[in-house]
Amino acid sequence: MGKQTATPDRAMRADALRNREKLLAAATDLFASGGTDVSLEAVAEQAGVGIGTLYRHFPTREALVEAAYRSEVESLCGAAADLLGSNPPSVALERWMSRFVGYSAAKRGMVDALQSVVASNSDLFAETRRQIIGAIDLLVKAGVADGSLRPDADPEDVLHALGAIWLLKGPGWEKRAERLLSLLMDGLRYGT
Amino acid sequence: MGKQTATPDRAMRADALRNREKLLAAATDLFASGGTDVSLEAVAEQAGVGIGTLYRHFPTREALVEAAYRSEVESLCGAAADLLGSNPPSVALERWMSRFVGYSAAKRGMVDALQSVVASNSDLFAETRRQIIGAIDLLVKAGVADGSLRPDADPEDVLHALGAIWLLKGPGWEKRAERLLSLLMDGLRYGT
DNA sequence: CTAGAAACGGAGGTATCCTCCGGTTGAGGG
DNA sequence: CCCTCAACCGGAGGATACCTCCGTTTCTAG
Repeated sequence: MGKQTATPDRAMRADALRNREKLLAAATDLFASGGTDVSLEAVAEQAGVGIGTLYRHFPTREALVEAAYRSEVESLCGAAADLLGSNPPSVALERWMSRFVGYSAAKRGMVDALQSVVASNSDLFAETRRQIIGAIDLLVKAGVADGSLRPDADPEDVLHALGAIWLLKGPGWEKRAERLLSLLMDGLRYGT
Repeated sequence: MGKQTATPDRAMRADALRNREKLLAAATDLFASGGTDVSLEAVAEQAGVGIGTLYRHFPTREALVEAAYRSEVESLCGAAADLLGSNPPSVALERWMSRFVGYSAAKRGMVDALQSVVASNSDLFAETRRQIIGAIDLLVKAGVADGSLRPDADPEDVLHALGAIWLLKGPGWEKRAERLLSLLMDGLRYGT
């Protein structure tokens, strides 16, 4: 695991890294819209690399799905700090949650892909969950510190609620998700 | 739905029915050992029919999986009456449960196959569940009538317990399942 | 027994998978 | 700046699976 994310022996060659990024971007893009049953050839093409390159970086379809998922989670969690840098904490939290919901809702195609991956790699779930909890914690703590959020706000609860909102389907889910999010924010704010 | 199980307009031709059975048998067999990712060509071959025949009977892979599942459930539920015919009720129930667990455990490969089917056809779940509850009810009622089972034994509870036992995995699950089953039976017998 | 409707079988066009290896490119040393 | 070679790239191609289509065979009603 973490075969080419950390320094294995020497650093990766620059072009290899570039291609890896391109592949990841193409994969998240295609998985998002077309579900998991996209041909790997299509991914390679959209990335602008040969199919051989794809297979070198990600020997199996599973490896690609997992890596794409990881990179999504990472970027989402990274956004928490950014948002905190340019917004008051409670606004940052609200925006982040909205992003969380919209983001993964748009990419619902990945959900079924993930089920099979998670089944064969249970670390993945725990690990990424921890990352997300970390991001929420960062936001919540900042809000509590500046007094805009109630002091007993719990990151686990927030994630739980987000998970529920994220499961929304059917027509008009976007409006409903928005309403539920603002409801959740109201609940989190200081002084009910 | 139920396209060729009930009389559509006229009865099915004899050879068509035979081939249907052969395909179903081959499918349950292969799905059981190899999971859902078996080539449909292999199913047709094991059934001793051409690939065209398979596709005529089951236009999609899903249709085949669903039909195979239905036929399994049916045979399992049919066994309840048979067992009752040749055993005292409480023994019949015990044997039936043991069959339920062993049976579907051997065919765990079908579980993942079913997940996708159930997702797109939620009737299937409710329907087969009703069938199974019916079979359990038959056995339990007989046991209550002859006094070997406690009068408040509830089919839903029994299914629930079976479900839990059925989830067992890992080494030695067979022994454990056996112990749990006899534990369950003790609980169901009259006069704790 | 016969006619025609129903079912059969499998060849074959298409899509995807994945490997393999000749060619290309980046990075450190001269 | 150039050279060298190890690392990396690309895509042709063999293998497998999907699914359709239609000539042939088999059933069954009359």
